[in-house]
Amino acid sequence: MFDPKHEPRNTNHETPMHYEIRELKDHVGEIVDVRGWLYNRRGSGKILFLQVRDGTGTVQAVMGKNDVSEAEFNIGKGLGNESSVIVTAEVKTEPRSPIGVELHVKKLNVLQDVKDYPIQISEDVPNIDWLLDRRHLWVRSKVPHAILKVRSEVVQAIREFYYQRGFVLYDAPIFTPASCEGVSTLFEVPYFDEKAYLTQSGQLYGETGAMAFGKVVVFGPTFRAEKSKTRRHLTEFWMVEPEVAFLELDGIMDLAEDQVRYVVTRALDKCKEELKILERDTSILERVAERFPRVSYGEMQGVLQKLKADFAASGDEKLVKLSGDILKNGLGDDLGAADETAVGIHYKRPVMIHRYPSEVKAFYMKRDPADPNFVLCVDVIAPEGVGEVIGGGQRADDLKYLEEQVIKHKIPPETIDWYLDLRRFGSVPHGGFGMGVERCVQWITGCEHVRETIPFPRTIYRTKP
RNA sequence: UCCGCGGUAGCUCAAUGGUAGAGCAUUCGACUGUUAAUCGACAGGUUGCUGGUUCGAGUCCAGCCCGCGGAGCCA
Repeated sequence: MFDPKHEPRNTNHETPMHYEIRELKDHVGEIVDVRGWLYNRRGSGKILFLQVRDGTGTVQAVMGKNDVSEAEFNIGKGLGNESSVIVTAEVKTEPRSPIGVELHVKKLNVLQDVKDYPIQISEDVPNIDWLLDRRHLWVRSKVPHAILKVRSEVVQAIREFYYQRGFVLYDAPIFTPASCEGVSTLFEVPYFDEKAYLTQSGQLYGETGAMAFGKVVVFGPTFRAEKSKTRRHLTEFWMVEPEVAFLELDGIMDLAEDQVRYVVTRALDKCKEELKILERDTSILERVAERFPRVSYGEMQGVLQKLKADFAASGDEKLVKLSGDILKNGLGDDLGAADETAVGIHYKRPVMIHRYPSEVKAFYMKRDPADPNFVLCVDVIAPEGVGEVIGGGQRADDLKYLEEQVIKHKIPPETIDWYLDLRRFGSVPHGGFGMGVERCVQWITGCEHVRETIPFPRTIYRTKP
């Protein structure tokens, strides 16, 4: 019978069975093949310790001088890091091993003996730019490997969260006719005899899906030609964008909170090993179990004023410095990076800030009936300096209002008319949000740079490798 | 675009204006229980570029190039 857990295998029992390193603990006493790459080598004149990794783990293969032929021993002695090998060995219990077992080599088959592998084994990340130039090799190293495993789990958790709730996966196009939000910079690409633009959000398309399916989720890459040079920005990143018909702001906040809680909890549960390798202090992550504070923009101004005063008087050099930048943008304006950092320090868990002034938000946001100077939007701010991981809200559903907004924001009517059709033919209250996958992974892993959370980061100065 | 920091061996960093240095990695050697092994040895350089001051510049000055961090904008 087909077993989805296992790759097709050699079933010829005259040769040893191949196992992944993570499975070895279940095969003590068997002679097995392990296929992989030499992570590191230690040894003496008469015994060699080969650290072999295969992507599922690392195991130590012990090679005594009398266990193999002299030729094989000498080859093993000279093997360079990242040499590709197939080791035939007996699996033995070993209390000193981190995975509980080690291999006693019977036969060493070298596929390629590598010399001068450029990346050395090191746990610090001294020169990220140098390593990113070698990203195609760096992904083999422990730390990037662990981060990308977490990313994989996060993406899987997101997909399952929405699938379980009956959302339809609804793919938005990458080539788009023009700006979705009108303000941010777009990548322009030639498209036969015309110009097209790479998408900076699938949201407007998501809204069409909400009217067709009720609940949809757009999940794909997004492109922003902003010349940002910070540890939170990429020019190409992945975004998950749910969009739901008949959902109003409180429901949107419930959905965002549930989703963040689900993804973080799942990563904590499934990525214990990886988070240990990353030396991640998970205490703040565990606080996602609590309710996320929901604070309006207006209330937050007061909180920030108090934090500014408290930090300035704290005597803590870092907090005093931060206090100088709090509310730097002034009342009525968007929050700055320092404000988000302060919010994180204060609440120590994700915080939802809702009802921003309409001027600082996009044209399609619905006005708050209680005070039309504000819109029914919500940002989720992650603590520990990561900042905004989610932005979203309730969409304007009134045709006349949207038509005014289109004129006010100087959006070419012919590029947006199809969107206005959604308000002509059965308009309903609806909304959703977008979550940046990389920022979410950045928070979970505690990464300094968002660049480390995607296999091949694209930034203003990097399109290689 | 603006502000700040930086560029010395493959990597991380030293070097009052006076012979260009160390640790790690590489290469070679020693060791039968190492976990980023340890110990010993060899090798490794147009000090980002151009010009200037000086008897003498990695160091001081001017210009340029490149990189990083932050702001703005955003997820």
